[in-house]
Amino acid sequence: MSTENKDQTVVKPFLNQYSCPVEGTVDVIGGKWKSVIIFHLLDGTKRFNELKRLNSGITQRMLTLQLRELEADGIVHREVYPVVPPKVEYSLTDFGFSLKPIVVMMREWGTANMEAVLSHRDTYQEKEKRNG
Amino acid sequence: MSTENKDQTVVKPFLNQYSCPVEGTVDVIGGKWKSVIIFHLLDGTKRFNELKRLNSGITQRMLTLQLRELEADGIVHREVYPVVPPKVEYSLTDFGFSLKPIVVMMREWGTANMEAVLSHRDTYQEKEKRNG
DNA sequence: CCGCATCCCACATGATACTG
DNA sequence: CAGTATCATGTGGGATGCGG
Repeated sequence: MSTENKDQTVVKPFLNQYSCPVEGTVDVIGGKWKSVIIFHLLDGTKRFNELKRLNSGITQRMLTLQLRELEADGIVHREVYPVVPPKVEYSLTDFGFSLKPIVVMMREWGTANMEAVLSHRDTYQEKEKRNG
Repeated sequence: MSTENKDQTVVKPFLNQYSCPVEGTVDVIGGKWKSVIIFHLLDGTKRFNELKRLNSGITQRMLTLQLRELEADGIVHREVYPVVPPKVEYSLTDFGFSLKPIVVMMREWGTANMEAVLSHRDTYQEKEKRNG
């Protein structure tokens, strides 16, 4: 029972939940797949398996989970058609489209700069190896 | 040993590593803290403990790890002063500053829309509860 | 002051099989 | 086709203590 700062209260000034608005946005489009999913929905409605193909490597399970979270946040609309075989279409809501500038910019940055990133990474790892 | 599609090769057309440039950008600024760290470095050099205070809730361990990754990717510069007590300063590289538009936009989006997000979330959870 | 080492747990993510 | 269910694993993240 020291008098040290164990009792530091973590302050979450932004909506009593985040320390900064940036953190909130990360909570919505963060995760490994969400921004890619949003990007692919920018050019229109897609079916579940279409999205699966477009996100090369994602599993059904993860796609389902991420889409559900995006739906919960009001970003994505899920339309179920009661037919056989099943048909479910996903599209961006108007609210979801407000993320377009961010996602588009992320794509542009990736296109322009990822080669440099990978090169930096290699250099850094070489250095690590030399220094042990 | 079926003839099913176990051998589906996951295609990574973007730099043989990502299925899409957006995925690459996520790899750089994704994670719970990176974009917030970058945001706080936009207005200048900061010391380790300064960043710790600004990212309310982050632990030393995580801050260290995230800064190392940003350094490896060429986004952040780490300047160590061989003095006692130790002094380490972190700043954005020129390359890191190229992320400014994205991070700034994430902050603006968060500021403008997180209240709506939280409201959507509440509504969705209510609906979940009713439907079981 | 900065940050590494260690241990540990929770959760995000993943692989696989099964179903309306 | 569009999921669930189940089990496995990796990584994020926290607590604590040590070291330059």
